[in-house]
Amino acid sequence: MVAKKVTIKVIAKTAGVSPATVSRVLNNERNVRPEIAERVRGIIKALDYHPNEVARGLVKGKVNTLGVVVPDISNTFFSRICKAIQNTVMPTGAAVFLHNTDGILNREREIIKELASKLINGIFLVAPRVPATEIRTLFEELGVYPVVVDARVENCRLAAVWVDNVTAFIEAAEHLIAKGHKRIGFIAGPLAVANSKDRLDGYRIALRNHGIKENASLNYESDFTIEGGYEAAKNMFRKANPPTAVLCSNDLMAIGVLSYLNKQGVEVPSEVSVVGCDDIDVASSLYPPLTTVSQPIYELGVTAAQLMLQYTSTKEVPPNSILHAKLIVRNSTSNV
Amino acid sequence: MVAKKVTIKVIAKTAGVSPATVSRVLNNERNVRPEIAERVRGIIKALDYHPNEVARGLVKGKVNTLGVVVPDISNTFFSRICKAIQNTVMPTGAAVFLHNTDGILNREREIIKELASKLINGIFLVAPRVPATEIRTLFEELGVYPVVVDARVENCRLAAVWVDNVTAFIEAAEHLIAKGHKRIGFIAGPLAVANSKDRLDGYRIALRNHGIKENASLNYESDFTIEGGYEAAKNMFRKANPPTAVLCSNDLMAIGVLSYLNKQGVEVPSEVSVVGCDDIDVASSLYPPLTTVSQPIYELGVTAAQLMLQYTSTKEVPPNSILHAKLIVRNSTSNV
DNA sequence: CTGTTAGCGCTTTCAT
DNA sequence: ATGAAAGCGCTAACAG
Repeated sequence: MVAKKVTIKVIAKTAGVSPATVSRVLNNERNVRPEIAERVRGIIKALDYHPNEVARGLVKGKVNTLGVVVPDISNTFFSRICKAIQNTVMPTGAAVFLHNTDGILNREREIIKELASKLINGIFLVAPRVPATEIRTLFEELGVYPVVVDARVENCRLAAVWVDNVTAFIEAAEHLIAKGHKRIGFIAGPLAVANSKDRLDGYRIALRNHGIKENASLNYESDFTIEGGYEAAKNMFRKANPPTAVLCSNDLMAIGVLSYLNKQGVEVPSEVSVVGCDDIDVASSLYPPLTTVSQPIYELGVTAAQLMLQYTSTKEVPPNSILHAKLIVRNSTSNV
Repeated sequence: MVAKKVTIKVIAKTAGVSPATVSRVLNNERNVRPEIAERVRGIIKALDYHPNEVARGLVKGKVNTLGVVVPDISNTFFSRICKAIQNTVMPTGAAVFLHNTDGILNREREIIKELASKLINGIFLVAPRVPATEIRTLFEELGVYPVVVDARVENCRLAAVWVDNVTAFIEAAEHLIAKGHKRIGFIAGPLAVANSKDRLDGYRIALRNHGIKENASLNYESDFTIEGGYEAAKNMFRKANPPTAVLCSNDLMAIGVLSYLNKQGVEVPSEVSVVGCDDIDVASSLYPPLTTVSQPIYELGVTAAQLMLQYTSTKEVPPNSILHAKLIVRNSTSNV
């Protein structure tokens, strides 16, 4: 297919120097006579030579590549984090492997090992299911740098960036309470995920602080999908004494709730208030525009990328970063 | 960091055989005595040995890796294609590089070359801006297999899968015409993209077939975003003689239109009908649920992956595949 | 400053 | 069926 592979040797020969010298100009080492460097560079360009990254990786024992492991790339939330990571990392010339785990614990482990065998530098673990302590030992063996994204890490020396979801959900619940709501439903994500747990905790703390008794029939554990939210709403509103407001652990589930209520002819927000979380792109364009806990999604990705860059260059675990979410009030909430 | 790197040599030594033999069992060659193979496999497992894929890649001149190049990974449409590709390709053990181009022509070219230097096998070009003929010559030089996804390729021997958008949009426009609409607005995506052009063509053909004169003030070129759709709607409905129906080149723009109309207090569908395209996850949960041209997104990705697998194994350009879109009628359209 | 010499970890002839 | 040896394309000492 290719006419003749142009390698470092070819460049060396046509330039009348040794491969080592070519390698030196390739890597911008200073001890090369400028005129020679110039000549070599010219030939490189003329022959459209691109160094074989794999050979380079073999001798260095590392390839300038990062891995991103996400539960579900087709979820906007994760794909936006990916994009942020990519954009931030691109200037360094690092390529990025992407892997889906579908939230399956073992898949996550396998993928990590597989990536390690490719001599990559670091791995971003977005909303990982593998526990922090295991991540730590696993990556020590592998010689790869891990950065945990969007998952709280405590009592474990690990590079990580996450959002303070507890505080965010206290705020969200209080917004509803301030509007006079007392029967506030909560639709949680999978409680095995720390974020889901934290959001639920925030909601509970707010209730407690305002002397509202928690009602078990108003809590549902769902799965972060539109359908899941729809089903949860169906269950919640079929019962006697339905809530006057619903707080959802993400926007997708809130969309499911909105969809169910629209179908039932229940008006939002006059009859029921709805709050989501994430502030995905469509949130402000829904009917009604959704009040939601805006997650700093892009910032999450950018920060993660910066942590990684710092981590791989200093070889020291960088300090963790805790970002803040912010309630964005739109028209899906009103007084009781 | 690592205790001691376990390489093929270590395995060979502890098994009392040569590296060549270990390599043979690794690659499932038959001429190895079964008992030896067993023993080697045992040691591999015991020492948790994972072959160095980079070294392997260097000698083979190829790494079992594919690249996916998309305009914008944070767009659900593309991220779902990615997921489909990934899932289909995963069983073969191929890893996947992901790259964003932001729809920039030159970025696309650079990325392709960069990926090639990593000795990858093939590249999926999703909705590429680089013209087909250039793709062909570029990849021939590079020795990498290209598969074009979601872009019509004609008059050029290139592996590709795309959707028949012309027919789909004829159907969509006729749906509106059948409901008595005569003033039908059209919000196009960037017309440099073949898909956008095709959708516009479908709309035009339908109008012509039904004797409706095209009205330039009813056509807008936008950018496939919610905001773009919103702005287009604003322009369209500010003028005298606004349309009674709007056909959009994707769902995101349709959401923008819906959002604008809601804000203006214009009822959908009783006052204005709206049609989108893609059938993204939220489409059925909007208010009102969106009538849309459902693109076989997942199938697009799966087919692309299959083409790639076929391409790389046979080394022959596989036949192109043209998928069909289907109009899904929901509640955003009604009679005039 | 520059060239020579060894490998990086693996696969692949070529012998045996 | 198995081992020895060469080499993929590059970088990294080590000389000079």
